Amino acid sequence: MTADRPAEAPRSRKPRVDAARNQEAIVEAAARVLAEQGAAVDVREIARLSGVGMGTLYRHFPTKEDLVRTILRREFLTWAASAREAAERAEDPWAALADFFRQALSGYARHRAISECFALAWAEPDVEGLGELRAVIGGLTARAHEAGSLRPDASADDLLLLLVSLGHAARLTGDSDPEQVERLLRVSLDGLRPGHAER
Amino acid sequence: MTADRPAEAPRSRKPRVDAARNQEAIVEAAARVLAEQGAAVDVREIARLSGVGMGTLYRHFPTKEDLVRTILRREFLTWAASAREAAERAEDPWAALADFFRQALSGYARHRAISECFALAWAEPDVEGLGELRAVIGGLTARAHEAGSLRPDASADDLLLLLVSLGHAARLTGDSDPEQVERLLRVSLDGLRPGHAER
Amino acid sequence: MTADRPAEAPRSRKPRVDAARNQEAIVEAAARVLAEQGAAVDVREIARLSGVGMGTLYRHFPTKEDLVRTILRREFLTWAASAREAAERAEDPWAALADFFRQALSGYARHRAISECFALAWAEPDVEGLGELRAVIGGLTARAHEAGSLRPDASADDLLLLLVSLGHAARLTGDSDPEQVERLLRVSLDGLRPGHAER
Amino acid sequence: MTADRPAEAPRSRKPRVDAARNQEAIVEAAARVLAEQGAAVDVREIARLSGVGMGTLYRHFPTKEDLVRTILRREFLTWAASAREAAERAEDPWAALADFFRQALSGYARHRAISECFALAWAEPDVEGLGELRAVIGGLTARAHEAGSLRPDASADDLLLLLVSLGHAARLTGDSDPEQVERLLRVSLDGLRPGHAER
DNA sequence: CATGAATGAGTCTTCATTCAT
DNA sequence: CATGAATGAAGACTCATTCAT
Repeated sequence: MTADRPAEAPRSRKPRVDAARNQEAIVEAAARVLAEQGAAVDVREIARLSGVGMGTLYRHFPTKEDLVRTILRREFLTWAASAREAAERAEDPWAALADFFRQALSGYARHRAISECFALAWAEPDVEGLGELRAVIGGLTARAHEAGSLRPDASADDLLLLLVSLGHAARLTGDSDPEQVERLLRVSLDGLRPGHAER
Repeated sequence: MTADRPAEAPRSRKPRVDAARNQEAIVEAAARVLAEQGAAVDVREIARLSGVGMGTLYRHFPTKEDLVRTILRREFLTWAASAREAAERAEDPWAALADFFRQALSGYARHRAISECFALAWAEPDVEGLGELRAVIGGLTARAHEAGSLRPDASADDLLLLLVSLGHAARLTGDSDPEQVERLLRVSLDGLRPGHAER
Repeated sequence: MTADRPAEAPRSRKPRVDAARNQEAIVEAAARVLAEQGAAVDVREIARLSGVGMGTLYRHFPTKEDLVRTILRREFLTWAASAREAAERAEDPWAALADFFRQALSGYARHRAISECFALAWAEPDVEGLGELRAVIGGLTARAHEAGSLRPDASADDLLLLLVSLGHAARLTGDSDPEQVERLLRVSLDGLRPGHAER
Repeated sequence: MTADRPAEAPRSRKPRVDAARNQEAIVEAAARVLAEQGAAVDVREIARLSGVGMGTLYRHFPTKEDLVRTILRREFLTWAASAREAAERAEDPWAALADFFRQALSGYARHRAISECFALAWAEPDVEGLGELRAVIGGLTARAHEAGSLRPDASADDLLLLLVSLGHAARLTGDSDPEQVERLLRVSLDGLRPGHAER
């Protein structure tokens, strides 16, 4: 239908090895669409953008929900991993925390889906992937507490909620004013330092 | 909004009253439903709860979107007003700001619709009602800046975004842990104090 | 869409009183279609034949299954009633039984749906309507046994199964050879007389 | 199920054997599935149970209908043959007829497909296989008539219809009450004896 | 002017059949 | 010649909006 015979390398068309390629195309398209439009999109739109028929889509993901969950998990994991890596590059516990937030928020801004994922995750906290994020934040929090650079009354769960909270702001503002979210983050980070009245 | 037949004699008064009663019923029901279920509700549900027929509902609001916008605006205004009043009860500029946030967040938690309203409002900043909130926050910010109790690099827009941000957290956690949002708010407020590195 | 302004009498168009008319139209159309094509028909077909939109159909019957069950029950009851009446017109117990069968079979022939109904009913014996039929057959059987005109080893359940059995034949042959089913019925009725070896 | 590469020489024999093996597997699986679930099954199910791919299945049977018809014919023939054999074991014409029925019904009960086959066959009487059954029944009927053990007004076609009729009952009751169908059969056989009023 | 039944395009999902490897 | 992934036309059901009474 769109030719592209096995010429150079990647783009051939349908079968066998390319089932994988199709799946990837679906995932890619779905990720993009979900990021932009949220989970309410028409499945057809995803099929169209993937360049596959409905049947193919449903072969790979037996349900719209399956598709959405898969994408969300993937996006979530990628995002969480990149934030974790940012944290790992820093020596100082406090810098690690800050870099983690900065990286996470920059990813958050681009994903309507991640946001929705959290909205679900909060109601249903066993969503895959959330666990790891918690672990990462838990580690960062513990290190920062040990180093005395984080106010004692701030728990890992608080930081997770703060992340979601600022993430929402990041997504709302989008690319219009990246500085603004950065300012908000600085305020929060300053507020997380020890030495404030702890009531 | 519709008729307005202030004529001389026969059928002028009662219809008006009835129409007003109906409109009120619709608005009330819609507000409740939108708060609980968001803008995705079936219009029928609103009609049912209002006790009016679809036709009546559509006479008052020619479109679902009209209805939703109207409700959101109303809810928004009520909410903003209550936050403003909370602010006005305080003498101290900083206390006014804190009370404003506290009140606003407590309202936010209960309104799925307000959240969605902001999501729209951000893309389309001329939504009625947002202006007044901006004015209130602007006033609070100015006073606090004058009093020297707010860090100089925090603008009114920043505080608005912070509000939305924390509001999201408030709605996510719902009634499950009110303390957590309060902690987050304290962190932010501490971070908003002057004396932090301002880069 | 099909005109027919409120001229002579019945056919007006949609609302209020005519909700009933629509429901009737749906039921009528569905009965016809189910009789001819069985429960596998496209709902759209029924809507089309009824002259109503999908929404109307689904307003009256929230599910295809609801529609089918309703029709089946209605058809079943009508059919069973006409058979019962046929039985009641006869004085002699045996003649009553025979007339009952004759009438029932003639109805059976025209209803693919009744057949499917029985197929379901056998798996799920609490289907509404079956009960009454059982009662009728039970009564006929008892009277015939008392009168000594029915072989003692034939139970009411046996007669019910025989009815379904011959009914299937009646439907298969359709209008092509009504005599053949009549012959089969005579054979069975003869076989039901007392005086055969009862093992 | 695949492999089986017994020879050395060219590649002429093996493909044939493989193809035959595949066809057999398909037929076997299809027969089982059709018996259990009727003709509404998903073709994939059959392919899966056969252990062959869709392509292979469609190579052997270019259409689902082809497959179904083939299976039905095969099942039909097997079933008819076993009934015929049962008939042949009996000396007495009447006993032959009775045994034929008994055997046929026991097979019928297990085959949802046979029933559907008859439903088709009746509309389209040239279905292959039906002919032979007719012949068998014709023979049995003729012998029984000659022996004077069958009522004169019962034709071979009548017995065929009776068979289908009781078969339906047999399938409906399934294994739940084998005695009931046996009672029904006895009634019919008694009714088929000569000496009843023949109108 | 209120009512709520009617409309029908749009949504998710299935399945017989084809076709690239 | 086998494989099983791809296709896409239906099918059941929903819901914002209109309209006859």
